[in-house]
Formats: sequence, structure tokens, C-alpha cells
Amino acid sequence: MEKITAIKGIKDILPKDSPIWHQVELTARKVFECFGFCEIRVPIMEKTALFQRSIGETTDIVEKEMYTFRDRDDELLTLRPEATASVIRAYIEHNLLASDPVTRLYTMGPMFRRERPQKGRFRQFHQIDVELFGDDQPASDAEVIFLLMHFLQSLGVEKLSLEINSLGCKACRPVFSRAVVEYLKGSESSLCPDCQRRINTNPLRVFDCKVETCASVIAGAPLILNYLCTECSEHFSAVKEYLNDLKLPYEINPKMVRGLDYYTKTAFEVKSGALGAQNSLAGGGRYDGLVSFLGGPEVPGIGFGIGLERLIACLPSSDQNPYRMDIFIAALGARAQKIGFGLTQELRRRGISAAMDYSDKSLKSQMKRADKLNSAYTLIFGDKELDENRAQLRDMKTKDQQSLPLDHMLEAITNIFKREGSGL
RNA sequence: GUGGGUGUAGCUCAGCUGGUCAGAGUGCCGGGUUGUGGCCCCGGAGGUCGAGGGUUCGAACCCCUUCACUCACCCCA
Repeated sequence: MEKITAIKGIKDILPKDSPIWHQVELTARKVFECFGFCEIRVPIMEKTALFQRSIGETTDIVEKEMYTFRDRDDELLTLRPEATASVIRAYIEHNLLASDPVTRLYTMGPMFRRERPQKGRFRQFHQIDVELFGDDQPASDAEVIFLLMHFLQSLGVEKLSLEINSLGCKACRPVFSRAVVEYLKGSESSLCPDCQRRINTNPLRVFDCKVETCASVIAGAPLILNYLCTECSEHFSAVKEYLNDLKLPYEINPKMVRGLDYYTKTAFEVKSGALGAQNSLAGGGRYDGLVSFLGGPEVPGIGFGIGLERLIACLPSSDQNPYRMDIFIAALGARAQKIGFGLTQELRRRGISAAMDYSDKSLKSQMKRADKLNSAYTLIFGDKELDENRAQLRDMKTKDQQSLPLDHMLEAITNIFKREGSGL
């Protein structure tokens, strides 16, 4: 039979990698809850219109990267390419504003984008997403950025760099956009074909182009920071001041633009070396008009997403053994096997993790298995020992051995683990 | 969607300009040694050399096609 493989760009997370994922998720929960954020779990599918409206019709994500399909009743559905839209939808739908004027939420899970896979980029990837609604004060911008950096640092991520910018608001950004378009049109001929196209579709993206000639054109382009209205300008200054007070190093990148249309004012991005071309670990920003744009009340918001595959890629690699057994039962012979089976299940029922080989293998190979399972103890007995009514309990770490009377084996083992406080 | 690289044992890879080229290490299974496992020693299982076609007396190796993986562009977390 021909084997069926996983879908391109969609990866399994294998047992050996699970511990690090757990660690990241656990740390996230701890840190976020410390800042007063609560978990919300939102579906991985939404009506397509939700993403079209929030992310923007002309963005690459919506135009060519979404997994969209028709349900059996012809409704257009999409596998979520990011989480913010869903969280806002849920926030509006359940009127979370009513119970608390300021709502702090986080969520985590898989996202889907149909891109060509490469290092740090997959078609199904995982994000942790943090959103704060109902606070338009610069302090909340700083809080969210601080939260992000603190989270990454507490995981031990090295070579972090934080870039911030302000993207203006609906008052000042259009003025800036027009200035950019006007400027770019002046040197249109020296731009790459992609950028010539962008002038009309998404002019701010030209700032991201890596083609040399484009870069030199960009060097003289107008900067958003010079076009900010008074309100945006003051907001940005306050954010910077807060970050300074927190002693959080950052760089201002006036050319940073975000790929999603909904961002306003503060935008930020965290990069890490040692990641390859996809070096953006996390990104986010303020989106003050978005909640109402999605049919909700006029509520400001700010949030960020963290790419977990990328995050884990720049964590110190640990070849941690995913197994950790309290005890391995090495039973030699048919009678011993039978007793071992019952014993194993009974130990498990008591909360002591136990394992055994159900095929009657050599002691050597059973001991090898015990080692691989990282068991603390191994209980060894065969048919002969059954007659003598004694089994041997061996401490795998210290090689200490002791003899156990078979009739009391279960109690004896249970007591040992009670004494050691393991698993009970 | 556009480029480059790579496909040989479960894993990591050797295999020279086509002529014992089907191999090594590791892992797995069994045995020996040992104070009943870890080190060491011996043995064993496991590959249509990604797939299809072509050139040749002869192809893992050369050519074409195709697929997969990978890196980069694009874009983003």
C-alpha cells in the first residue's frame, strides 16, 4: 500500500519535543495570569468575512494565503490565519465589555496560512496571542510590550531585539500614505516590479523591500514619525517614556510597517538572531478602530502574537527524555508476567507510574527498556522468585537493591513512593 | 507563485571520472562478558539507492520527466 503522508508544511510535534512545548505553554500561562490576563479559547474556523474585514481585503494573507472553503450549506468558512479577529469577535459577541471595562485575554493554538514552507514558516503554525481591550492609555502599550519581553526572557530566549514604531491613526496615516505614494511615484522607474505594483496596492510595504535600488529610494522617503498628529505623537512619546522607565531597551524603526491593515499608533516587533530569514519572533500593536469596525462598541485594543515554532527554535535545545516512570516491572517467565501485569495496572491505579514489557524478553533487554523509560526503580522477579516469595527492587540511579516479600509487594512499593512523595 | 540545494537502512550519512556499489555509524532484536542493565565482544533482522522513462554490455552514479523535502525570494508570527 502506498503510504499517506502529512500535508506539506504541516508538522507533527513528536514526543521528544513535547516537553519544551509544555514548558512554553506553562510559562505563558503563569506569566500572563500574573499580569491579569485570562485564557479564552476560540474556534479555529470562522466565517471568511471576519478575516476579510479585520485583516484587510488587499493583504497577502487574505488575497492568497487563507484556507477557505464552502461548507455543505454553501457558507464560506476559513481556517484562522491569526487569532486577533476571533478574539475580538468573541469579545463583541459575548459582550465582555459589560462585565469589565478593561479586558485582558490570551489564547494559544494553531493558525493556518498557505505559504511556501521554509525555515520558521509553516502552513500550520502555532501562536500565543495576547489582547487587551478597553484601555487607550500609553501605559497599556508599555505594559503589553513589557509582558511580551518578560515572557520571552523568562524562557531564556537570547539575542532579542525590540523595535517599535507608531503607525498613526485614521487622522494622520492617510496624509502620510499620500505623501509616500507621491514620493514613490517620483522615482517609480528605479523601483523593482514588485514595488511598482505595491504603490497602488499597499504602498507602505515598499518600506520592507530588500532590493537594493528600492532601499535607496526608501532611504529618502517620508517617515511616518514626521506626519503623526499631536495625539499620536504624544501617545508615542509617552510609550517610549514608560519603556525607558522600565529599562527596556528598544529601537525605533520608523520604517517598520505591519502586514495587517488594522494596526494604529504603536506597533512593535521582536526579532531574534539565529533564526534564519524568518527572524520575527513576535509582533503586534494597537488597533483602536478595529472593535467597532467589526460591529462592536468603540473600544480601543492592543495585542500581539508570538510564533511558537520560531520561539522554540531559538530556545536552548534540550534533549530531554520525555519519559519519566516511577517503576519498571521486569517479569521473567509466564507466571511472573501474569502477576506483573496485574501489579502494573494496580500501581497505575494508585497513581504510581509503571511500565512493563508484555512479551517475555531477556532481562538484559528489559533493563535496557527500563533505562530508556527513565524509570526510578525496577522490580525484578521470575518464576523462581515467585516460589521463593521474594522479588528484587532496584534503584536505577544508585544501583541499591533490596529484597521485597512478594505477598506485600504492592504495599511495599506504594509505601516507598509515598515516602518519596513521588506521584502521590 | 519564482529560484537554488538535497533525496541511499528507523536515524545520521559514505559510496572517487558509470564496472563486487548495496556500505558505515547509531538504533532495534538475540547472545557472550559483568555482581542479572549501562562499557566491551559476537551474531541477526531491516533498503525495489524517492518514482517513472531513456542512454549503455553494464546506472545509486549520466540525461529527461515527476514527486517529496529543504533554503531563499514573496509575505509574515
